[in-house]
Amino acid sequence: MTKIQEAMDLIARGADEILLQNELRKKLETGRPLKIKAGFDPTAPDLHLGHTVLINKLRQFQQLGHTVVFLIGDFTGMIGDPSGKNATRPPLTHDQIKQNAETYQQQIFKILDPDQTEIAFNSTWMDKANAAAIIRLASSYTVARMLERDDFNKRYKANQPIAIHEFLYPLVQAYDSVVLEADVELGGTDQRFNLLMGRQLQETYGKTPQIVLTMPILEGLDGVQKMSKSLGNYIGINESANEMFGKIMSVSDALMWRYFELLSFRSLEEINGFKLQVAQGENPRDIKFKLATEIITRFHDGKAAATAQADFIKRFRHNARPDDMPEVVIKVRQEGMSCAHIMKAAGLVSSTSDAHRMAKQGAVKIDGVRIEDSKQLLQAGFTAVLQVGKRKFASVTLIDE
RNA sequence: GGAGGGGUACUCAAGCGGUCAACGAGAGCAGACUGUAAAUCUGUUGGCUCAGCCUUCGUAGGUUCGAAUCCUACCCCCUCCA
Repeated sequence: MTKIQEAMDLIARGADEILLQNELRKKLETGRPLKIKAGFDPTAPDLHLGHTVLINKLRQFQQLGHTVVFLIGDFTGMIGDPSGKNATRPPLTHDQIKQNAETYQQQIFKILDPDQTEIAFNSTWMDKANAAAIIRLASSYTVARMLERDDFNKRYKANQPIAIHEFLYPLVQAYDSVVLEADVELGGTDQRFNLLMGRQLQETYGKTPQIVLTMPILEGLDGVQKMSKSLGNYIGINESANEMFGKIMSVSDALMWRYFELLSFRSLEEINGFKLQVAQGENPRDIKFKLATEIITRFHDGKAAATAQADFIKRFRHNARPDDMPEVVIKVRQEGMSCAHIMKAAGLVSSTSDAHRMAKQGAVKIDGVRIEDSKQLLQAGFTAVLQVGKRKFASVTLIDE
């Protein structure tokens, strides 16, 4: 097997689609470092595992000696994500974007090699584009073709509004590829249309079209919708080892295999071996431990992973409390404070009404003892562990005002 | 510019003068059962000084003892015609 073939195989692993394979081969055969482009929104600097599917792939390109261009779409960010919602979103200030970009870097360099990474902002060239340039850009594509894009199509058919400026989003993204002279652009499968537009536009502007590589979209903890911050079904890469462990363990068995496929660096043979073990009666929970350990080791370290696992077992198999929980000190008046208010003050519930509901449902425990009456008053000097549901704990101490 | 349809809680979607904090479904949360899995059953899902009270049905006014429901104006969305 040639070196080129090995590279092709590595690149193809886990990828949804590569367009066009033989063009990619030709580019690889030139032997020069290729420019690998991937765009990110400047508004959500908290990266989660869903993003890492793509970033892992970028890392592989780096291992093959290529350069990654990490494009922050600060200009396109003004257009907003044309996914139906958030059509109008307040534009970010330059300072915010800069700050977000820095947060990005902190996070991506847990995976990427900084020496082989360039950070770019598309405002660099788009801010200079005048109206004439925008018109030229807009003239390079037709409404009919734009409406081929799945989400536009659906919205159009469902009588949902589509603002004109949303059409600019794919155009600008494609134009970025023209300016950067990208050799390859990576994106989720939902980016297929935009990525392909990059190819087309590069040709229009007399450049060599980029290779398009799409990665599958990682489902969130619910196993249905894609992992995203706004849906709250994500595992952030900056989360603590304990939180990560808990979240991975709460994933369904079916979804666990998907996570293995897209997030694990293990060989496919090894993963198939796990499946066989489960088929033979192994508890899937124990296989899930391996997944959790691998991922936490990547973003923290092996020790943290081991501690998290031990903590997890202690907490859920033996019903013990977690070792680390928020410590809350609350000032109370002489007559005391009701349980409901203390729960709210400790951040365990969103409102006192919620606190009353939780208590009614038997979700509230003080030092492990279930309480029903959320109105009972507690005085200064009281100190105990409050628990709401299975996951929320706080160590609460009341002091005099 | 003209004609018609529509804006209800996280989402979808009933309600069309009082019994509406608002049917139902999805989703979420909690309890039981478990492997913090799935499935299932039960409860719950605006706020508060919580057997009571307060604020919500595009926005602002009005009619009425009483409005999500009727009237007026305005804003927004969709369709057809131009």
